[in-house]
Amino acid sequence: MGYEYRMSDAQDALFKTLADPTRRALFERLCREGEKTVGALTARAGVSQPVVSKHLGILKQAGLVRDRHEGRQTHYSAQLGALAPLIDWTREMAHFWQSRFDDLEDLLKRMDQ
Amino acid sequence: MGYEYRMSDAQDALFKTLADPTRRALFERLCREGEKTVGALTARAGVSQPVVSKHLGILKQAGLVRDRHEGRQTHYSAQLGALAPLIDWTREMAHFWQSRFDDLEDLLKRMDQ
DNA sequence: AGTCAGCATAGCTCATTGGCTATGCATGGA
DNA sequence: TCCATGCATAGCCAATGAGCTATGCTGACT
Repeated sequence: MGYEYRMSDAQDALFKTLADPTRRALFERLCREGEKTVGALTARAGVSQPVVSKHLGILKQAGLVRDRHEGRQTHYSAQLGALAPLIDWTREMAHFWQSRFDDLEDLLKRMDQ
Repeated sequence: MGYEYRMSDAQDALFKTLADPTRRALFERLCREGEKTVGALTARAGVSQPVVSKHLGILKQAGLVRDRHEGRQTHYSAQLGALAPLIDWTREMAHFWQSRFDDLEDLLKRMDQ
């Protein structure tokens, strides 16, 4: 066993990963402009190359990007599917909220009779 | 001027606020179970009352909750609408991704002729 | 008036983390 | 073979932040 995979862990990793502005900017660029090398990303990131590499590593670990090696450069691209847990979470919150609202409506309706 | 309101600031605040598990748990409880007092929230939060108050303050500042004073207790409730910027952001990322995909399809289609 | 209860604030500590420079490692070209 | 280039890793530092205890403040009850 050892492993027990909880859904909230995925959400936690996503929120934590996207909480940093530099990291979110990198991910946004990859979403907007498609695949890019580390050098190209560094050029307009406003931080040093090692920092960019580090952030890309964290994004990769969260499943938000994937890398492809070609000679001595590494190409990164966004993995949009990784956002699913985040979308699910918001949907879930909205659902709970709506449910309570419906319950209240039900109650009021029954009280009305 | 001093003030210039950027959209990304709202996203930043949301991501940062929801990145903390304790805070997210508090918000989730308010979504699931509706309005609760600080005492009720503290009872099952696993952290001390001052910590809960602090987190609620941060959630409030991000617009995710609102408070209502009644006697000597404070009732907090979730403000689901505050999640809008987060939903918009994910939609935007998905859109960019899809656009590039469409462009590629267009290109292939034109090459095919 | 005095006391307790509920919540907020203050002040502290420790762990985390985002940034840097320096360096390592592999690839491509002369 | 030797050097340059592209990226990753290591090690450090300063800032941030989440937790705690102690205390302050206000409302309720006797």
